[in-house]
Amino acid sequence: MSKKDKATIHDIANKLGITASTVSRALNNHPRISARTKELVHEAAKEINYKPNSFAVALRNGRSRLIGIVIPTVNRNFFSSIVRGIEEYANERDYRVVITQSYDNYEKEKQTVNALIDAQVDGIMVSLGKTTTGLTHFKKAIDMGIPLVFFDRVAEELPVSQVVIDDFQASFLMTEHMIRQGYRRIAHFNSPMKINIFKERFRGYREALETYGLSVDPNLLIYSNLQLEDGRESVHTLLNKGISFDAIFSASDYSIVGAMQELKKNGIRIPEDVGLAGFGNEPFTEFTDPPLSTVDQVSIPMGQSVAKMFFELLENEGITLPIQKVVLTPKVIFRKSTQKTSP
Amino acid sequence: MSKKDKATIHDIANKLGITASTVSRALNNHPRISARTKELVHEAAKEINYKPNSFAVALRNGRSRLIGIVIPTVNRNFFSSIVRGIEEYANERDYRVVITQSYDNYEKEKQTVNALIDAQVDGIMVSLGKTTTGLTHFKKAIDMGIPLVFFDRVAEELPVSQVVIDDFQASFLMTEHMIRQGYRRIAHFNSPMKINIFKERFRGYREALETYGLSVDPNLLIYSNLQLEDGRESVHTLLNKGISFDAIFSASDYSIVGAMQELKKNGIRIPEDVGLAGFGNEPFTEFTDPPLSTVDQVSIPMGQSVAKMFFELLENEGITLPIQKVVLTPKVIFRKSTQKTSP
DNA sequence: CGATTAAATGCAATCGATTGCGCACAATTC
DNA sequence: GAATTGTGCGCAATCGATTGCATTTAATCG
Repeated sequence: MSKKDKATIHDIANKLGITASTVSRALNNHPRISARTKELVHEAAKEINYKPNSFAVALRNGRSRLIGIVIPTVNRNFFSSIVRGIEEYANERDYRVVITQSYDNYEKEKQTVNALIDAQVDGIMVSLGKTTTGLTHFKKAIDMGIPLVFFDRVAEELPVSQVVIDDFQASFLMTEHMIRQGYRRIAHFNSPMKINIFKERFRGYREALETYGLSVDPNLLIYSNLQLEDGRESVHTLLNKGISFDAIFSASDYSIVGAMQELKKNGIRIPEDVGLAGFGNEPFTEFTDPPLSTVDQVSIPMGQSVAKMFFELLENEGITLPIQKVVLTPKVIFRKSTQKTSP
Repeated sequence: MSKKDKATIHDIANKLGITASTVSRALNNHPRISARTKELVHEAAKEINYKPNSFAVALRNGRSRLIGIVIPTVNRNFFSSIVRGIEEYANERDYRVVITQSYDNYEKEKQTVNALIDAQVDGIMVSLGKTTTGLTHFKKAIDMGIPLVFFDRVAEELPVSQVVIDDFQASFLMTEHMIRQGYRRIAHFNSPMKINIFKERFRGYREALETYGLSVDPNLLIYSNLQLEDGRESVHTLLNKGISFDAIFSASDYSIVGAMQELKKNGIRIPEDVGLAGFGNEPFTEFTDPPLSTVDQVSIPMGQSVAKMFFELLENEGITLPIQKVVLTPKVIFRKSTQKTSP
């Protein structure tokens, strides 16, 4: 059984003394083919281990049964969970999934979207990169009629359905929790990027403060790329400038871990001297000492929701469905890093 | 520009008043086509934004320019780094990469390999799942002449080239380091699975002990699935049974973090009372308190090496190349968790 | 200058599956 | 029993690109 002698419908046809047309129709359960013939064809197909040539099918039908996913990186619990959910949903429907990573790089994202279009995927599901500014690569897909869905990091400007979590609410609740724990000067780490998630997280922080009669102190707002190293530096800056603070709420788990390291290095106790909270519920937030309060982005439900929305689009191609926006409720997780008052 | 009106070589042909054959040959730089015609064709192609239909090409040529990767999960720094390396290498050569995950599940691995074969990938690169026992799915690929390469978690029995790290050496050096730090009763967490990496890691541990006149105490060997929870339980078991130990070397970073949590809960100090070392250099090993000693599996060089080996196979299809085995040297990283003697 | 050879391109089949149209033959109707 | 309707299947074109085998035209030779 070498690569060459893959079984085709012609082999089945020869074996049974009928035509390839009939075999094709039998396999596709065409009503005009007799039950007897269908039976014979299916038997023969099993026997010689027939598998349709996906390229021939794709070429003929103009549909590839391939869907593309574009995410910043797979190496993030949140994204890999979502991908898993989508894959399961897709595989059940006999679609294959191509995962591509933008690495939060605008150029790479453009390339990768174009590559997917060239590869003639039947649809694309996207979570935007942090540095994405233009959207022409997505407009192109829309113009070509390729079904498109955004999740988590979305472009509000485009007429595209999306699934997000309520970042505002999560952020509000976490900030409120810290205030109730007695923290008063809560610093906030965020990204300078104008993506929805970061804007919303900031908004939640601000509204919580205002609700409790506190105000946003610009000195306590630090913008960075939110990586581990950035967290360290941000704390360093705060300490250096002598800006007093008794808590930090970061829009990312990574930078809050960096912050934790830097604080410990300076002999500052957590949560007694400074409370810490992150965002994302990365697995390692449970491993730190003390464990970190954070926000779980409900990746599993999000994966299911995105997949469902996407396949609705796919199955109703041509028909213009109304733009949907699904907002999921995240889970705010309070751990020891924000327990100023002992329970 | 809808999905339908994608440019084809016929469009170019019409535009120039020549045949599709000529266009095809011009694009493929056939020697019998005049320089002038080639130029015209390339211009026209650019102008109408021609992109070859990959399905038509694949159907005609019998080669898909698709390669499959099978790994346990993308959500592991090690694997995602390797994938990234492979992708870069492949994309430069105009190949696309399909990532599939076995989730360490034998059944899923078989399915996924068969799906790749059915999808007519031009080759497959594999890191085995933990629970993989049979190898028929790979034999099938070999029989069909599909280029195959293993990395990290490999099947020694198959006549297939592979890239691994020297797990034995890394394990030996880490154990030796712990002994030199003064630890004497070093427990070892490992997997009951018979994959190369686990066998080698145990061998390194054992030989190091023996080299230093110590012997392996069966009470100190604990087998599990090596997840976080397993690490907790394993420590619990040791403490419960009253087995004395002053260090743990685990074949996985995850279980050693679990161990750390359980030890701390019992007021046991690290590294003073018990030294800890893991394996894998997951990013979070740097975040724990104290940071964990571990082994870096040099994922970047491994990705490059695998890709290189693989494309050699691919480019010499038909020709039987000798089976290669590349062994890379891992980096042993000593952090605070094993620093019994203060520096 | 007619004949030979080389250069440039066209024709038509092919890869494997799908599908509109048409042709037999059987079943049904009046 | 002739006419109508159905049933089951085959013919041939098609999707887009490639390629062996002509064929045409230009260049070279004796």
